[in-house]
Amino acid sequence: MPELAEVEYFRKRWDPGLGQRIREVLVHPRAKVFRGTDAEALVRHLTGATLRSSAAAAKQMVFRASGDAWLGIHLGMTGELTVQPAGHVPGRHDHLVLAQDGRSLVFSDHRMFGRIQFATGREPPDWWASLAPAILSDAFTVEAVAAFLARRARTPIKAVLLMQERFPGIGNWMADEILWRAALHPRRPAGSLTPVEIKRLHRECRWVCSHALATIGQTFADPPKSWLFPHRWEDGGKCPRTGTLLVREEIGGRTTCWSPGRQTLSP
DNA sequence: TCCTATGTTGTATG
DNA sequence: ACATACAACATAGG
Repeated sequence: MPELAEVEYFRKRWDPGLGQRIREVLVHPRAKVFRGTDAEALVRHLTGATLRSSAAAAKQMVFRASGDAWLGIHLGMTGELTVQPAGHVPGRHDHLVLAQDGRSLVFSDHRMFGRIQFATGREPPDWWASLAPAILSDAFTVEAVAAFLARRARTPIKAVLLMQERFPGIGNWMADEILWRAALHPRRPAGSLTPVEIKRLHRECRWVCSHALATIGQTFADPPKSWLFPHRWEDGGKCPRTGTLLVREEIGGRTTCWSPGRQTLSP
């Protein structure tokens, strides 16, 4: 499920646990979501610690706890965070449970493309510190986008939008939404976009991020019917702007939806 | 049975 | 070294 806005929504779900002590930590230490992470150290440091704060950037979340602990969570394709009643018994897909007095904070992920990271220290760990500048930050400039597209000149623009090192937090549906709004065919080689088109792309990146955060990021509510979003998966779905039948094809290994009435291969 | 899935990463090739 | 394409990861649900 999770792209920028969904990640922000899931982050907030654990808010009831902030400022509260972690009494017990339950893990499936052999689960793939712990790949590259010392699950034992995580349990040792977080048991008895107080959960202090949380933040989300791109598709990454960080939860900070007393003892300079940094708990990182990436939801992958199917990860989610929930709050369960105290004493929750972990199910097969509940790979991390932070048991507190009044509740259990649960991370579950059946497909296990997600990831749990852990570090201690004053300085933020690399997986948090080295994320690309947010699309809604000042560092996300038209010039930076143009330079990036120039280097990926032969790659379809759809695939380029999924590259986290320049478009942090963008995933499959957001990329399609952005291209639809910018009226750009997803198969256009990144290097073929005109300066005007790059400007449009840049603007729609920001627009989709901010509006997705305002809707999905707050309440998980579906965006309105005026977006591509609610139509993209339905068979016989129609473009909300042109009324033409939407098309779905695989581009860059991902199913891509666009409106042929609006998005054409020539500039 | 077969297909798809809102993600990343390792590997092969140019 | 860099850009590009694609299989692999693991599981559920239609």
